[in-house]
Amino acid sequence: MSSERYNAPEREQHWQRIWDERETFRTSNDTTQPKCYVLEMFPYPSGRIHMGHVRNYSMGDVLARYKRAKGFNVLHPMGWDAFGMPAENAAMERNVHPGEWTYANIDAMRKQLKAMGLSLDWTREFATCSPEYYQHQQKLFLDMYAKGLAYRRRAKVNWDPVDQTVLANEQVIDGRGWRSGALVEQRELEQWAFRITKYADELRAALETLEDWPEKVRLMQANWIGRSEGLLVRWQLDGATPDGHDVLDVYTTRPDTLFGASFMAIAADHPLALALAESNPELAAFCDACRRAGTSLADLESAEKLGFRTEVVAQHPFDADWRVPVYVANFVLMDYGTGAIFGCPSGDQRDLEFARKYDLPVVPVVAPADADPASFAIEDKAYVDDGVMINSRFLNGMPTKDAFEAVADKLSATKISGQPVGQRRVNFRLRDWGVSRQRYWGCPIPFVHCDACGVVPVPDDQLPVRLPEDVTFDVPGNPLDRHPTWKHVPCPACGAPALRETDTMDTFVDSSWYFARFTAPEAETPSDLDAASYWLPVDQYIGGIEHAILHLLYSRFFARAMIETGHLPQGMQEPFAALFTQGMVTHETYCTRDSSNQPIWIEPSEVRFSGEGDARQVVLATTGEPVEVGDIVKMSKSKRNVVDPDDIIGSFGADCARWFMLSDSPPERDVQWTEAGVQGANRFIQRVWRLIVEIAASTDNVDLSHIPDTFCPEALVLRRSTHRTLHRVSQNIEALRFNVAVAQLYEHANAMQASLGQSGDGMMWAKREAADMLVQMIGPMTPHLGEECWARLGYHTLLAEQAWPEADPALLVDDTITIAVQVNGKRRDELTIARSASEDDVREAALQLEVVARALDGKAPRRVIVVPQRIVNVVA
RNA sequence: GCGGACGUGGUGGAAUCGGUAGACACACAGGACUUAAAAUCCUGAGGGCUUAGCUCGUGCGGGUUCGAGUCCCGCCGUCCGCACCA
Repeated sequence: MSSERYNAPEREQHWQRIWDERETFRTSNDTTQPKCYVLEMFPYPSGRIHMGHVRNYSMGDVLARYKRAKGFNVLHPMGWDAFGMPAENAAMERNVHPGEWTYANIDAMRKQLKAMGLSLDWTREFATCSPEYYQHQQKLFLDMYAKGLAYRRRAKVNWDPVDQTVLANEQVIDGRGWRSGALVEQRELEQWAFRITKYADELRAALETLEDWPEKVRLMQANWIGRSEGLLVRWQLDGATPDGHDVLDVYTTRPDTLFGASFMAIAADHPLALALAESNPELAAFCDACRRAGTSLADLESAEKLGFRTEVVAQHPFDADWRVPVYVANFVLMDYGTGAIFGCPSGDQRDLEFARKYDLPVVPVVAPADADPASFAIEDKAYVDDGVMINSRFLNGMPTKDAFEAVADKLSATKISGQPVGQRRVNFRLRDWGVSRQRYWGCPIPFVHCDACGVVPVPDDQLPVRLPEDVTFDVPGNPLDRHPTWKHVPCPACGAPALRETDTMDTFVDSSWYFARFTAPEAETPSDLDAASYWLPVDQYIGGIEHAILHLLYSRFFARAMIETGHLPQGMQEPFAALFTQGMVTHETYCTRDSSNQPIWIEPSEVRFSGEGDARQVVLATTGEPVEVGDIVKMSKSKRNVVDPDDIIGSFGADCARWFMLSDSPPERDVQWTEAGVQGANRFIQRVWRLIVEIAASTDNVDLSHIPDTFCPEALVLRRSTHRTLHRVSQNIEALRFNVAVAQLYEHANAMQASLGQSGDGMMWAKREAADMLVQMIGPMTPHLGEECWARLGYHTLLAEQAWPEADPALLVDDTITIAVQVNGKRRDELTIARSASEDDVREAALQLEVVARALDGKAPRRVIVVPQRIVNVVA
């Protein structure tokens, strides 16, 4: 074989230049062609790409290149999710402008991505922090406001008193601001919000149509939306009720358990609680305590159920003489349902704990179907499942579901002061999306506050509302708010001096519609309906599971909001037809210990390895000091177990990194980055190159367009391998099972290797065919190597522009097949027989086998099962 | 607590309309080439046994079936999501 080595880093630059010059991957909005929109989640411009990006974009690129070869007009764009806090943090720490920092990062990362050889249409690139993008987002916001989809509300927020900003829930760790470490306060502020709850039921119902989404993600979203069906029950209050509080509305999903009620409980923020607290300092103190506790997760886990018994009592809806006490309780949430519940201790674990603590009655009202109603009792575990009603007057003996209906019907017909006592109600866990952030580096919310006119939208012709350049980060708080001039503007309505809105939008807004912008990045409106109709929905979206809820739910909301505001076509339903969530890239961790046995993490590049298996030794490269090998975890700065893609691409090439990322591990699972794996990938790349060089040289005069009349058996074997591999690789790429496709390519390369020394009728032709098709098959995965091999095979065209070859169906099946022969279900031998053999032939042939005859010992088999082309089972 | 996923050699993993378990790769062992090494190529290999064969074997225990990694029931373990949602 040839000893010529393939110099990947050098050749890769060559081919990237050619693709660039010829604009190979530029996509036109030619709506006459079948389309395929392949999208990977666009990156935050942190400054460097990481292995997670390499994996994500390698997968998307295989699909994009494959679909292009299959004749689709492929849209495969890239951009930057460029607003966000890291830029402001950099500004504070290093005294650079967030924009300057962001654009420098984008330049660096674009260079890195280009070195990966991705088939991206870079002419469609944009950054969400550019006014060219965010002006359209402001227009969307205004149109959503006009439709009532964006609105202002007073809402509780996490307020960091040191940084003087609102924090997202994820940014609050153990009740403290993640950056400042200050105890976070709950504040009520006027905030902008999107009315995502308007679509709650639709967002949930449409999940069922997303057949090409992972079940897991659909389930997580369904749980997040949290639909429940129940009854709104109105209770007449008695006792010392404050003015205007003579009824209490309660939401319940278990109206069937109404006869087990032994108390009512309301949230500390419930209007009734607030009213009662005004004249009761003790209650006021209790409510304060509830408010303070609520937040941190650890607290909730251990929190004891606490209540404060008020003077108020409630009348049971079915019995005016039956009174239950009303408590203020720490476990009742104000923002779900009505902020008030009735407690049925026998049917709800929390209610039971509460009842035991305050000595309230525990009356079982539902018993398991097989239990004895007379002796059924509740000890320390509530019975929450379905069953049969007991101790429930007219409901007794009914299944719980029927009891639900009976109660709902009866209470709907009953009225208190003209209002029905019971109303069927569907409730959702989903809340509206608060989008106000007291940040500089985000999209300005295009509104003006005027003393006379109130909240006034910025007119379209005054868009974009640009971020000011001259801002300071030397003190905490919102730089927009303290900017000397920016916020002072005349009111667009009356012209009087007014103030700009200084909040900016949550950065999740930016990424909620970028997929639509890619279809017409130059459009003067947020979208171009023709382009959107043609390209959307995204045919395959690929990204991390960490976005299962927020980003993917927000995008689904935005698609609907954009349809409603006329920015997306009416018939559209969902933004992403198919979703794939890829696993993480992990690596071993290395550390030494400090004097108090705390780990000091060490980068992979700083350690040296020797030995293998149990004898494996890991030492510090500089000193030879032994190093502890820790867990295999996601690559992260904190554990320092990061391998820089640039290093790999620089020394082995992008194709090597791409091939490794696609090999071995199923794409949805985590992949462990290992030095050995990189070496293996590199070996394969060199091996393909040697194979192609050798075959190209020895089959120089073969003309593939003239099929020989005869093939020797070996040539037929090779051809079958070629076409079978082509068939399987095509299927596996379409199913995103890249690791299996890779394994099949290895197998085929082995077959080609075995054929190298062979000659015979049609052998040269078969080798040449195998070489051509191998190159075409590896093309989507290792595109530079593909081009290099394609050129070596004598072609002057670009592999990237070749049509995907078709497998010959006649070569996918063998004339003879080997099937297993079992005796009593255990494999004993195998049988090679003509594919066309009849069931009887197969049965006879099997019974002739020595092992079968021996097992039967002269007797007739009890049964013979023949599964054509698969297996024979002889039951002795 | 609720919901979900997963569990296969030394390792990553193949095989799921129930039909030859361990494809392919990594690591390993032996051989060829070489002065030598690297690289490359070839060969071998789930465990056990009395080794032309037999037997056990896909987390554990049952079941359905001619036949179970695959389906059903009950456990164990690992991971993920939600977290007082009435």
